[in-house]
Amino acid sequence: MTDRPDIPRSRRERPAKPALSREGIVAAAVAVLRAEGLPKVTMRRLAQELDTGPASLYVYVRNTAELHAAVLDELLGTIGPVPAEGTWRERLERVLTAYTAMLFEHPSLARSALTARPSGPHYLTLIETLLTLLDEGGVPPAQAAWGVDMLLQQATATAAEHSADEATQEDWDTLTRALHEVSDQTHPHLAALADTLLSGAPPVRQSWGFQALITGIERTAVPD
Amino acid sequence: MTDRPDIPRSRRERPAKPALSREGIVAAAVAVLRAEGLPKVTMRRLAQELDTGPASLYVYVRNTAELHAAVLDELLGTIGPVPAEGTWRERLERVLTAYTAMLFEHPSLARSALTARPSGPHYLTLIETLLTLLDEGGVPPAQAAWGVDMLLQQATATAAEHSADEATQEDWDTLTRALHEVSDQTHPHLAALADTLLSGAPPVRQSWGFQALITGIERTAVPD
DNA sequence: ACCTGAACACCGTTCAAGT
DNA sequence: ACCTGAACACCGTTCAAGT
Repeated sequence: MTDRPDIPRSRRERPAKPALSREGIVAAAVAVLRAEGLPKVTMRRLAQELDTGPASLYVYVRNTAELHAAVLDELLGTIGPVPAEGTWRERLERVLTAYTAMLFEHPSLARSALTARPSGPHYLTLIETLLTLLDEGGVPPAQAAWGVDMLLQQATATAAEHSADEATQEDWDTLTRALHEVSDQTHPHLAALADTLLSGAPPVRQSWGFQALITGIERTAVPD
Repeated sequence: MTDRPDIPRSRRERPAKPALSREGIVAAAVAVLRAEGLPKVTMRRLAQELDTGPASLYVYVRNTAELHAAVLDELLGTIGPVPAEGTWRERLERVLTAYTAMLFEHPSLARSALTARPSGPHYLTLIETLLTLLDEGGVPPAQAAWGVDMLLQQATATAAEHSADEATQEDWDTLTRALHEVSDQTHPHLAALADTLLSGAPPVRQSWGFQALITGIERTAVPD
């Protein structure tokens, strides 16, 4: 058992600590996200993972929000292209559904995407795809541009809401109860529509929402 | 200077500590929100404000998210009725704009509203108002019910996004730069529409968004 | 039942000091 | 320039013990 005095012991014990880099940090963040969810993707936790102190990460990442945005862009890259069959409307809905499905798996990421808009390469490509499809459908460019924003916002907000944690379930129960207890004297429409307000499986409502939005975007001119 | 031994000194030093109650906690939370914003509305801070320990609050409030939802419902009560003039569309937009304006003053509240749906009395009344206006416009009830959800979601998401803190501004700058650097070879639509994507003052875009959404809701039938 | 002190198990971010 | 230890200033929530 020979010691090699030219390399300190600590350097040989583990697979060699890789140099820090933005990519490395984001990759570690994605790994932690996949394994334990976004709430665990913290500066401190990542520092631990990368065998350093939290302060070191601030050389590469401005803050936690920016880190989360980078993680989202990374995941956006996993969506992949959707089949080219069908009408532009069908393909548009398919892209949006793929986007939403990805966010449904990481609702907390959807939550953070609403605040810290991503601006990475995969996000830009997604926008390009949506613009292309709207153009194919003959939607005037200005309407398409503003519309893309709404479509992504709706998809993101829906995913953020449907985070299926316990707390959210309780919220929903509370709302259900409140809706059914409402007086038809003071809230006639609410009383009449209580069940409809809560009806529809998420995919069905989501699909209806996309169709309604697309129709509205198609038919509403942008002011000069 | 006579001591009154039947009342402990500590009880006389301050205006008399009021008994804890859900209403008292929510009222204190609203006060802190108004003075310092939602991030300061924490269990610990409220406990301090109410001269007790954080653990005591858990008798009346399930957790921080529920507290924030209660605060939102309270603020919803301050919106007040909107003038009855104009078409149903105009009045609908006015209600939604009032809702959004309130949330714009408390963007962090909008953020939390996307996750923890409120179910308080003021929220129910807001839904009733929206349903009434859609009914007046002849929108079929089922479409109105699902549509209300989308309208509120859009309003809330927009407010959440436009939180004007520093970080958000930086995000926006980053996105602007990214959009203008994009290659028109790989992203032709994006390159052509970069300016349009970013154009429009928030109130103008918001208004366009509501109109597009209302039109879509009007014209899209709910599946059986 | 209601209330509490204390503890557990964490956070983000900054800064002075080192290499 | 890059990296770091240590510190600052906080969090939410639970639990055993008290009234």
